Amino acid sequence: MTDRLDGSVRLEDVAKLAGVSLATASRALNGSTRRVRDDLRERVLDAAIALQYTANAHAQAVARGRSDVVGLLVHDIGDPFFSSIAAGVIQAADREGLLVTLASTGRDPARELQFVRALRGQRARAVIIAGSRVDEPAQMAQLAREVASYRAGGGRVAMISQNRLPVDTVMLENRASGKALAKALVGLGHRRFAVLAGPAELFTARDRLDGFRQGLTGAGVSLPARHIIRSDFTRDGGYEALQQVLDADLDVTCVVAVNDVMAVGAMAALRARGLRCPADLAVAGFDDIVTLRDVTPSLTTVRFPLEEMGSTALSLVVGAEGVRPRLHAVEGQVMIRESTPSLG
Amino acid sequence: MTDRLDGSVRLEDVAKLAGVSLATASRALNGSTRRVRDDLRERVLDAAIALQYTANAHAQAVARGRSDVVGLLVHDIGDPFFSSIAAGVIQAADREGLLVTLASTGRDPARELQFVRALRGQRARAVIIAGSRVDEPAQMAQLAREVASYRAGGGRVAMISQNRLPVDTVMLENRASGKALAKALVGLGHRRFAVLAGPAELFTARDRLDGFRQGLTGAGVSLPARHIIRSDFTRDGGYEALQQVLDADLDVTCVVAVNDVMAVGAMAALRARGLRCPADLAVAGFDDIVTLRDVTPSLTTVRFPLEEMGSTALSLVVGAEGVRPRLHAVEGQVMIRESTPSLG
DNA sequence: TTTTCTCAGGCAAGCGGTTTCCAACACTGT
DNA sequence: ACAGTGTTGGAAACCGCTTGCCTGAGAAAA
Repeated sequence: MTDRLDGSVRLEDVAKLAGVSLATASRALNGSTRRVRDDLRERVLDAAIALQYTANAHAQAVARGRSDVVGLLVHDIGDPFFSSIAAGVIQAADREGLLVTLASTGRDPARELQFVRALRGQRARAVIIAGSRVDEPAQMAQLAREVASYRAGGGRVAMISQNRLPVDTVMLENRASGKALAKALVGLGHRRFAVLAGPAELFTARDRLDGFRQGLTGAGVSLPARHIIRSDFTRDGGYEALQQVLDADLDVTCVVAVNDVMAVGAMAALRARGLRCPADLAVAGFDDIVTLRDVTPSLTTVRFPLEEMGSTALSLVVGAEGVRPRLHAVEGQVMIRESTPSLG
Repeated sequence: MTDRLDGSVRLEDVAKLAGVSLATASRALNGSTRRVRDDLRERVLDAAIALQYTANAHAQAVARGRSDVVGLLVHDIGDPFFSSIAAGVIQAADREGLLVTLASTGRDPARELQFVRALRGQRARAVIIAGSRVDEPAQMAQLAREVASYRAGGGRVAMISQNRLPVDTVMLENRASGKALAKALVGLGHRRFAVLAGPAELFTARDRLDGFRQGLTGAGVSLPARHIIRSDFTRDGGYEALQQVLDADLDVTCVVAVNDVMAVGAMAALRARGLRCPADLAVAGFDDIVTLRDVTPSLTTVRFPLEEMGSTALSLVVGAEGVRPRLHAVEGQVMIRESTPSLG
């Protein structure tokens, strides 16, 4: 029972109840360096329990000069791609005794900036920025500046996606995986493709397309410019893009979308037109979203270990800082499934 | 350029550069009550910008006695059910200028406890606990205690799921929606059902089953005990449960799972046995998970406005506290789709 | 002109912890 | 018996910010 208005118990209350000084109470509850005589320690611990004491993390943070939270920035936490990554980050953070504060930026670079600033204010131990960068130098420069001053204050940062900033990054091998997918599909006998390529500015989308195209070229297959359809990086984007493919009456056997949700949108569009996948058109995607593993036909895709990428990012960002930014490349694994049958 | 080791800029630095006192600098940057002469204010603001100053949120929190973070506890952020809710919470929090720290408890009540404790330590403005409670009085009592002392410290709390604690809650009308689903399915001509009922202890699962059964009873249809299959509340749980239905050779026309991911698992199991949905067996679920809206056949389900529930929870928890806990019931909307055709 | 207000700046006392530094004490070794 | 050493408790400085209170200056009132 405390008499403060606020109602929360302070260390002083604990110390008083235990009949020791603040210093001793603090050391008994947290301080690792100094030892406290056993009987005193016990008295303090008992008092803490009796009062349901929990240290004020803010006070600790200001006194210690560091806090136990890390920030995670994602484009959209509702997107399974990001929620999987978040799951990995949170799990790893949990093991380290860190709390994760999550921001969903809605792909708005201004909000992104604003959040790393807020996290700087929180003196967050680290921030992890997940999600593809956009090819707009001005925005990247701003982010770079904000990140720089965050790091100047002692914060660590890691990115998940492209390696566009001089910080530790978990980099998706989008290009290589696009290439691998191309080879695999060509191996199945496909020769005429369309690509639902997403937004041109989004590096992830672009790299996947480039890699895919490169893979085709390597196999002696060409991809006409008009077979590259731009749209949103979303389910609806995939839906619309596939409609365009159909409307343009492109002569293709396989459509590859630059992510799974787009691929699923494309399959939906196909059905809406009374066509079937894969009988009428093969479809492939990227990411291997867990929730989408049971769509029918099962979707050929490139698997990325999303959760693992999240926990890797976190581990990059705790522990010793490297002299130079570390690069953790993760490659995709082509998963051939029913949506792209062999044309043999 | 500061000479502190830490490297982060303090208000004092700003004040010095602007040639004013700490008090004035503080007021110019935040203090709303008191006014600062325009020229001084401007000097301070300029100095802050020049130094890239960001207030130390922890110091502010301890000085002000409150912080700008709210905690969100979910069972599993990788689960689309929870990531949708999280999206809603985050969006609403953002509008209020609040940061969200997210914990994923893995359905472990001990971890849940530990997190609300941690959030108490963070002096989080509020905590939102999402996800079904489990019928274990001892655990509920512990949580109730922890929540109580959190609230004693001035924290607000809301729950999303059942109304088992005397706090503001966004309550899913699971029972009513189960009933509604039953009526709808009976209306389609179905009479012989099995239910993939999830874990018996989970209130959400239990309520949905109870409601469904009640709906059947009301329609004069019975549900034999052996038609109720227990399993995990997950995709794999649905998969296994459906195998049991098949193995037991239950004579049913429709299987309803207590959530969408289970339903999808069930559909997968069906396919694995060479059976088709809905031709051989109709399937229905609950939640209307966005990512699953494109499965084939499209899944009959009960829609809950998950994002909206998240933002509602947040709004309950900011703003004025009610005298008594407010209850915000949200009802599900039955969505009949291809997976449950009419037997007419 | 003097007196009374009002306004805004600055000093300093917090907020709730941690940690440095000092002193007290108990042992050791001679 | 005494200096030397190691341990442990407590007083107080400090972390970075907010805010109550005092003060001086100028405006308004007399």
